[in-house]
Amino acid sequence: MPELPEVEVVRRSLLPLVGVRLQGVTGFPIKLRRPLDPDTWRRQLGGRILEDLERHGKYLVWRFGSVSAVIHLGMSGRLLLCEESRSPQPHTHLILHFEGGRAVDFVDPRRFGLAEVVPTSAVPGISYLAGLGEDALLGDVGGVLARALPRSRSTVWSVLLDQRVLAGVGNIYANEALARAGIAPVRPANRVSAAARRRLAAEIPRVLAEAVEEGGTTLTDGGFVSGEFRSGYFAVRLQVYDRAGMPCYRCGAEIRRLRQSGRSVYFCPRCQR
DNA sequence: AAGCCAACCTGGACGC
DNA sequence: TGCGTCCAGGTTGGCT
Repeated sequence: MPELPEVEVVRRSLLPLVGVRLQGVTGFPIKLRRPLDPDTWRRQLGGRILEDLERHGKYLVWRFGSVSAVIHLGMSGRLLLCEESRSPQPHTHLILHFEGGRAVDFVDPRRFGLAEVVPTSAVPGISYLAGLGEDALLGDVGGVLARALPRSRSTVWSVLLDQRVLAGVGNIYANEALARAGIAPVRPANRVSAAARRRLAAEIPRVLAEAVEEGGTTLTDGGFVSGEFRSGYFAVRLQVYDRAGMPCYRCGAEIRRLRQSGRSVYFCPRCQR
């Protein structure tokens, strides 16, 4: 569910907690991408002040002095800023109790998410963070693509989804950036022209920034909400994603969907080459 | 060794 | 109403 814009929207909605003391942590041990142990969270983080909340690609890093927490939302994760008086929704695995009567509920029905505590000094070395490529919103996307595309024999779509190349792009925004750049998702990466590559490099941060402005993408299933429970409004701006069979806004041709390594890719067969 | 693909989960939408 | 099937915003590990 959450790609870079959604994670950034969540991060911004939680920023009011920076400078606030974490009083305690509750939850039940459960297996996510890795085992989650709320007791460790309470022991390591209880009583500490949240000093910073950073985003690395789709990961959120919460810095509490010498100890940090890393959270990834997977497909269905939510971080909800709540009053202590609420009743937690189903699949709430972890609750961070902050001073002032506010809490953050980590909810993740599908349990593809990640939530773990690590020494702050170890954060740069964590394999899944160290392996991330440049940030797709803030990094040198042009330089990254100039290096990565010519030497990859897989599709340009699959290169965009590779977090080791560019951190933060997921399926929705990969499809959308390719649509805006007029590039067919299944085109071999090493056969994308320099001109097309430059268009793509420009469209990636552009589409991500627009999505952040709109509060992220909430599909019709209502999956994504910010920390303040707000839906995002970028879905109405999607040109191809989830629009199979509908007309291309630019040329009227039918948007097509095909399966690529188990996932759906959407494109306009006329506008995208 | 890059690049596929199944597996990890639950829930919602759909068809019969 | 219910049951089966397919689908989903991500990542990993095991294979070729």
